[in-house]
Amino acid sequence: MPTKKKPQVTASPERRRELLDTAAEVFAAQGYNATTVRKIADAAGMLAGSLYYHFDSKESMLDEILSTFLTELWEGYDTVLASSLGPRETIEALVTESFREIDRHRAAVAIYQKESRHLSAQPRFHYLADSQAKFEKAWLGTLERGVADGVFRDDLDVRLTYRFVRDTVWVAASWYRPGGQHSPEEIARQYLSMVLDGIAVRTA
Amino acid sequence: MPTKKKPQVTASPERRRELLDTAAEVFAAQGYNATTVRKIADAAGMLAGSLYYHFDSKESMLDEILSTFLTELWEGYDTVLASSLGPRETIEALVTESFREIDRHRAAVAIYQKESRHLSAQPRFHYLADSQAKFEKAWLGTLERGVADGVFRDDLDVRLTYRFVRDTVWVAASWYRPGGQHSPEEIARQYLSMVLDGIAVRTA
DNA sequence: ATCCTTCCCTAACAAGTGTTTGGTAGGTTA
DNA sequence: TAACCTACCAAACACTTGTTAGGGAAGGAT
Repeated sequence: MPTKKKPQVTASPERRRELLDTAAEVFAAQGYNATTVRKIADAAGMLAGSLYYHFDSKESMLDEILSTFLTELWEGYDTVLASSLGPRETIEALVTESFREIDRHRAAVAIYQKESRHLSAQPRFHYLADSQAKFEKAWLGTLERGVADGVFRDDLDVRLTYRFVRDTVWVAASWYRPGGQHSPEEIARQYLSMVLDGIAVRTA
Repeated sequence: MPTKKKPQVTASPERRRELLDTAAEVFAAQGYNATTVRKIADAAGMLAGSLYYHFDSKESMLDEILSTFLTELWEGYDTVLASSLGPRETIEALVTESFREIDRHRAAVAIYQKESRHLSAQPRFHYLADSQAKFEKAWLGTLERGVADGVFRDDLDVRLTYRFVRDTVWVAASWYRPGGQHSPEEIARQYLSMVLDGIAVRTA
């Protein structure tokens, strides 16, 4: 039974994590293609070739960064979706969970946002497309349920609403910096308030 | 008086436009760094070296794509801002104008979204940072005016609201396809309805 | 003292990169 | 016909890219 591709002989998982974290930072800041393995090695304080003791390719670093992020994301999402909440409460929980994930995986989210589209065409990264489909099913389904229940407006294109909610949440990763003046929960609260009730003053 | 850098001897502006349009499509689809000049030449039906008859570098193609887009964008924005509308009407006009620009410059907007952040550090693309500052001033100022006038809610972080409105509009470029079922004006109308009034049903 | 494991370095590789140079087919002008 | 201009091709250039092979230093285990 041959081991897949080119596995590392021995390498500590802690060091891997460290290197993946710095790699993710560089990827997020410069873009994946614009990032050379020498830049990553620089940021990690070593030489380019040394990275290949821990990983067998630049692409597999990206792969591991994205897949571990998505795994953790879906852990949180599935918990929410299994709680059988009402439509509005589900949306609230999903948004809050999303901002927590942005807080924890800021770099990975930024990479995902920039590169996801053209990566998902590649067979190796097909799980990105799978995830997106599952994502759409969860959010769109909740919105439709909400319209049917009369808690969400029925005069809007649901698909447009879906993209609206989805994008408003995830683009926050492009400017969010952990340790800022707003906690993830506070940002989620304000975002939800805007998305649900709008920014205009109600004239009743 | 020496001409700057390496100007083309002679080249028709129409052909330049054509080539820039195809280059913008490839940049938008694959990302700037992942796009080789050979791919652009392929899409244009010629060889890589031939591009250098029209342009003096790959970077100057990107430059011309982004700067012409921003020029046209600010033409529209400045017209709106000079009309001395009320805060709410200004936001509505800006959003509508934005979707029209996305309709016209879909590829350029997509490129701008992906690459703007790390490009603006480069001196050549410093006008991107200038534009962003001007952008923020216009939108944030309008929002603050609206809060002062009592047409926008005062219980929200204005800067957060700004990012919210800005992002919801421009990320649309990532999925928008001209000739779809919704016109730019229709999309603007629904987006404004969501941003201003929220997606929840009002329980009076 | 010897061996082994972990982790990194040195030095090079082949492929791909943006770019340049010189040439040339076809149309326009003199 | 001759000169010229436009728009491209053919072929190479110097450099950067991801990746590999072999070696070696430090430290723990035997």
